Amino acid sequence: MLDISQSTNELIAAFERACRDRGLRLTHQRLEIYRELARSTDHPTAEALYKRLRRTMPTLSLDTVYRTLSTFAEYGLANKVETVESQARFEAVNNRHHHLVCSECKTIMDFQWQEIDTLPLPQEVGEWGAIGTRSVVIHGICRQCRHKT
Amino acid sequence: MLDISQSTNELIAAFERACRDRGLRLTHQRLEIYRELARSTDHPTAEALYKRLRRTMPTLSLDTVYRTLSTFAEYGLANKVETVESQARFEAVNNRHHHLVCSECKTIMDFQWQEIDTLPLPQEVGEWGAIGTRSVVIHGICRQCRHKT
DNA sequence: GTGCGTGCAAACGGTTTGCATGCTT
DNA sequence: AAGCATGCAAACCGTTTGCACGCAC
Repeated sequence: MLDISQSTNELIAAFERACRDRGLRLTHQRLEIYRELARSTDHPTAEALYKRLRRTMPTLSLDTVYRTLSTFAEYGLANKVETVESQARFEAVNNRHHHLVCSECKTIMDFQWQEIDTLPLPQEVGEWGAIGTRSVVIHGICRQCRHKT
Repeated sequence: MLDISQSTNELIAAFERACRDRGLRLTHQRLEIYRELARSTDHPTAEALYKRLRRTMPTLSLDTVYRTLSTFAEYGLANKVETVESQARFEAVNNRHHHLVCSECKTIMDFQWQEIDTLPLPQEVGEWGAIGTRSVVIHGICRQCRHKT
């Protein structure tokens, strides 16, 4: 897994390495899409990324963004976020974290919660199969939405 | 919230009450869709429910299933489950529970985990806004998929 | 009888795909 | 030079919507 909790330069260097390791060609589009995704903290949709990038890359096409994001997801460079909305949201693969979702504005915020990993799981879970990662999603109403009446 | 951890009869009675309370008409389609959803433990898609119900209700239409499920979701009689897949999945509103997702076969299983609600949240979460429910999703590989090589 | 809910068919919108061209390797 | 990645446009597919009829109230 790619650790991007670092400066942007290191981050991009790590991305370039990751591409080479996986035999992925390092194109301008991939680099810029990754850079934009890693810079974003709002778990953008493909379309949101497209709009942001279009300003500096006028020839970029939306389907390249889609194709690139699914390539990233396939190679573990980004994640598709589980959502109830119709548009898929993405995040650069980051340190392990959980999500706070505002029921009003649908914003998704990250947070850390190490304790969750040490809390013993119910027995039935162990019986179900091989356990991978635990992800917590907390639904609530964010400060901004609460105060805006 | 509707508690359906009971016999089917009580469950249906509770559903009928819930419809009346909300001013929703109690149609044959709604009743059968609810019955099938409550009987299903696999978090079916609208299409899956449609196929199952079509056997006994040949005139049922897929868009009625969609419309009914979103009515249920709107009135708190069912939930749309957060997923990374393209088709939406649903569950009858049940006691609070969490999800085990198999990365291979995409099956979703429910499990209980009361302890999670008493585990103190990180401070930053409290600062974010008003907290609602905590939902855990554990990704892993279920027994069947592990043994099938 | 009133008007909400259903069935049908057509529209919609996000995402994917086929194909010719371009750019990384 | 070889072939993967991109851009364009068209197809795809899950879901939604407009309309007329039917059924719960």
